[in-house]
Amino acid sequence: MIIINVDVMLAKRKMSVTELTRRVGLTMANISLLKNGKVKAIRLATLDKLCEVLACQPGDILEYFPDGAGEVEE
Amino acid sequence: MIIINVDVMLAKRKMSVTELTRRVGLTMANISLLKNGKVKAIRLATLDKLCEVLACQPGDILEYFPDGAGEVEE
DNA sequence: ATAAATTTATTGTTTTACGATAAATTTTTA
DNA sequence: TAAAAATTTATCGTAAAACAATAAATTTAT
Repeated sequence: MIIINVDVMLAKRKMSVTELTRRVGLTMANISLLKNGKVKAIRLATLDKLCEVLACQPGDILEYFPDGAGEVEE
Repeated sequence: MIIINVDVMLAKRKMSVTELTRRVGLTMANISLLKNGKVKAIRLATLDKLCEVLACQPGDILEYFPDGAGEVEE
């Protein structure tokens, strides 16, 4: 499972969704979908912008959790 | 600029493109395009599979280089 | 309460992944 | 070095999904 940590990076940078939107250049609606992990793919051009504006690496934005991680045995 | 390090991870794991293809489930052609950084976007489902099979994180596969990094002044 | 910020929803367009396939090229091996 | 195997590149078609534009709903701040 891949999760998106744009929200975490925004918090670390004390940056608002509005400012991220302005600087990345997508619409607010789409930045919001991205931030909340509601996308199924991402363009490298967009990831590039996010890394630039948030001054971070793709690994700060995308995280992999192996299947079953954090689950309870049954 | 975002670069793709699937080739690096394959080398680290001593894994062939053929085996990666077999285990990830895409066609060889598409794995090759991915491996050689010739895609403009990636589905999270695909990134997930890659991380699973290569036992790594997105950050091992995707890397951001700020514009102008490594260039000579002029 | 109300204004601002954010999220969610809808529709349409464009981009692009991906499959299937085949040909070209490179690498390995006998 | 010739054949075989692996990898890359190319083409075409289809399906998926980003993204824009917009508006409405919801949440948060003032």
